Amino acid sequence: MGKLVFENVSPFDLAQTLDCGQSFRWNENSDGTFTGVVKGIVATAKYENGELTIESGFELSEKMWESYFDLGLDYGKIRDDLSKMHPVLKEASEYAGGIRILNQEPFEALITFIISQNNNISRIKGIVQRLCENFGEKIDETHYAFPGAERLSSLSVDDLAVIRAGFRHRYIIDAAKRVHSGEIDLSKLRTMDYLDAQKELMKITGVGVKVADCVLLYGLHRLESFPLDVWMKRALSVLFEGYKGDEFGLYGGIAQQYIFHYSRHHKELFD
DNA sequence: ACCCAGGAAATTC
DNA sequence: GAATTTCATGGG
Repeated sequence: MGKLVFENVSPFDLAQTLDCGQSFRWNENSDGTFTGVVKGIVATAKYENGELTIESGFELSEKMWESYFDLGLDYGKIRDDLSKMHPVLKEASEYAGGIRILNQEPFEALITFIISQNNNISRIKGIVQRLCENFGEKIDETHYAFPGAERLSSLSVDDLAVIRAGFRHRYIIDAAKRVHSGEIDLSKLRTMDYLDAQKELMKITGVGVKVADCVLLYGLHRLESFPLDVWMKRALSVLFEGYKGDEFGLYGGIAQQYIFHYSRHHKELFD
């Protein structure tokens, strides 16, 4: 029913963007397209010859999808600027330069990055899928919406056993309760002073600096955020000796994602 | 069988 | 206060 075509989208790479560990809700089809669920809508994304096409059985909001894929930002310019900062960042920018920072829903980013802690990406995807299948609204035969804070806040630790996320169950419930009660207003984090926003998120049990940074980057589009996970710490110590991660400026989050993707695909650098 | 994962809380020193 | 241990689960 709905179809959107965005022309002259460049630089851009679907696989890099949707399979780089920022979202866990997209799956690649055999023809290279990706199908995922965003805001309760199932959609398939295709990219060829600079054209990004989104198709769905639902009506599609152009504004929403343009924002979701961050099409309004000049990534070519940002990539050039970042490339001047460090030779390895230049190399990573060229290798992973098709990545865009998605505009995901804040609550979804919060819950999925709580799940991500001390976990690996393929298992995170499985847990997130079980979370949606068990507690999200059914959209079609195989797809479910991401459950909202109200639904998750009503669950017990035992209810969540089916998703097999272990010790993170109580963290998920704590986060949902604080958001649902209004104690934490995620929308305010978009404009709040960065460290205050980080501190606000860290009121949640199970949210430390790294998860807070991911929520701010992927859920609230705070592009200055520079999440430091085990991969990034390793990358900084081996490839960026002396760097702490706070020297990449307003678009540090994009630099971080280039380095993360580059490092995960060059494991031999860290033997 | 073993090691580790897009960490953070709990405990111990 | 800083360093270490524990937490639940399963992918590779």
